[in-house]
Amino acid sequence: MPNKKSSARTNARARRKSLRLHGTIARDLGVLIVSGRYKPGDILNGEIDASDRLQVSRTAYREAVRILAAKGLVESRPKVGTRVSPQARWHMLDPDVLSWIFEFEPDDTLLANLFELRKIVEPEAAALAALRRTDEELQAMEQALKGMEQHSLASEAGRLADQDFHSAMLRASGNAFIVSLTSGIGAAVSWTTIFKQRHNPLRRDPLPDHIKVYEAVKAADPKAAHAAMLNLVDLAQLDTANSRKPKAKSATASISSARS
Amino acid sequence: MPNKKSSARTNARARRKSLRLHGTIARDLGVLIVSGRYKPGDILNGEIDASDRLQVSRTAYREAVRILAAKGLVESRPKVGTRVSPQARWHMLDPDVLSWIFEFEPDDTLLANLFELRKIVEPEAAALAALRRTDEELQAMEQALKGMEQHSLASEAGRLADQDFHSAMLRASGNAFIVSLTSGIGAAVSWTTIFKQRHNPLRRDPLPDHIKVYEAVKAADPKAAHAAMLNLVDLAQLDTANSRKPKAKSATASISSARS
DNA sequence: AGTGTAATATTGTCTGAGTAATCCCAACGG
DNA sequence: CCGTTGGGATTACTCAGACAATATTACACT
Repeated sequence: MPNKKSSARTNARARRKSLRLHGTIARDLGVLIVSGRYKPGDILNGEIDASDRLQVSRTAYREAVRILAAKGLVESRPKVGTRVSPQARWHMLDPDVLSWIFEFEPDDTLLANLFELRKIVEPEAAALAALRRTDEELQAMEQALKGMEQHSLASEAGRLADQDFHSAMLRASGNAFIVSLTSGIGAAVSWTTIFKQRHNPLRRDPLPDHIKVYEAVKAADPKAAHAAMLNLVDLAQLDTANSRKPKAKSATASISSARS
Repeated sequence: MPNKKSSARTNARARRKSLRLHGTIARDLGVLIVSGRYKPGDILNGEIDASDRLQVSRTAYREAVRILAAKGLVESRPKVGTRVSPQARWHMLDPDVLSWIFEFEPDDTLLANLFELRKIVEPEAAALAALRRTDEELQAMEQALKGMEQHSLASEAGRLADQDFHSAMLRASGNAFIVSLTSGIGAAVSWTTIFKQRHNPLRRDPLPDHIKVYEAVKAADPKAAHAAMLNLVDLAQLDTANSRKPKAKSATASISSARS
């Protein structure tokens, strides 16, 4: 009977905030893919099969697949099915994909790659922000700093404020493409902070680093902003690496890529 | 009768390679959004209304909207409708979004922003590639260079080879996140090349610049690779700017952002 | 005036049927 | 012997119509 099914499904769905059914399916499948449970080249079950197994309609399943396809994770064609795309086609910087990656267990190599990209982009963005920031954006950064001052990074509010700071800074760069990296970088900032707190609560106060960036941007000093931001990301990476040290393995792996 | 409708639709769809119906709808709507015909905050017509107007089923229209939502262009909620998201949430580096941007008329400012990001990322990627490239990746770059030698950039094959070169270089960086920028950068490379050719056919041979990058990567010289790639992108930007010069306006606009 | 509650509009989900695209292979012709 | 072309089967794709969930809005009640 649909009654029991319906209520059970509703409950299971409620754990995530306001994702619809197709959203949760997309997330579940997405996690299975980025975590390696489904490998590139694998073919997912047919629509009728899969939707039966998940106890949902084909409509919902198809919309989920459409989402995954839009993010480059899968590709579906008649007669052949829906196949997982090679990792090179994945939109790794898509906020959802990134959150799915962090949902399971972030690979050490992948984490290093992410910090590598942040160290490339964010300092340059800070330098641009120093040249182009408006008063409004400057205020937003200041506001975010106040939030970080009030709430610890262990709290949700604190992480939100941290994200806001980076978000405002990227926005101040005045480059639409850099701005579009905001949500991705924000997710990364948030998750890595959680990792840090998990094993190594609050060892170093990150506020001074952030203030230095803000001061440099306010002073319209691109070089100082670049240096301060690079330093900030560097320290964040160090903290993250330290909190994950227990499983220290061979150092050679840290440079090779994540490909199979 | 469905007969006439069906054939007409099939023909109209055939101009794009293998996009399904929902894909073409997503593209059409996407172009309308990124081109500014629909502005952030606007609410799209209801599903029944829109699907009626487009002569397609609600299913197809809904899947199209799901695609757009997955790319951050829209957000839909019951009782309120599907509303265009603020530009800051758009996934500007998504290959599809980027191609939709170029499909209409690329904004001068946006073009400048894109080259700005390329000048930040690609040189660093080249430096990383110089440190990490494998023989296989080196061969791929060489292969691409051969392709560029044989076919002019005015031809499809030439542009493909150009894309392959950048693609192989980014892949050689060994950073999964940088790799994921490949398709976006590839689209940008291709479109800007077309713009160049349109007004200013084949003024400068880009091959030597590419060879310099290749040589530096092959020699495992990160600094040289960085410099060579920066030079390459810089010259590409100059060429593009020159071919669009006729409408030269005030220089101050080149720094301000694209926001409304 | 504030608060809870019901009406309502819109997206969300389901079902079941039929269509169209693609791969595989076999038959054919070079 | 190899390449090409046609049929057949499988799968995603599209359609139509109904019902459910949800969030906004308005209204009644305290």
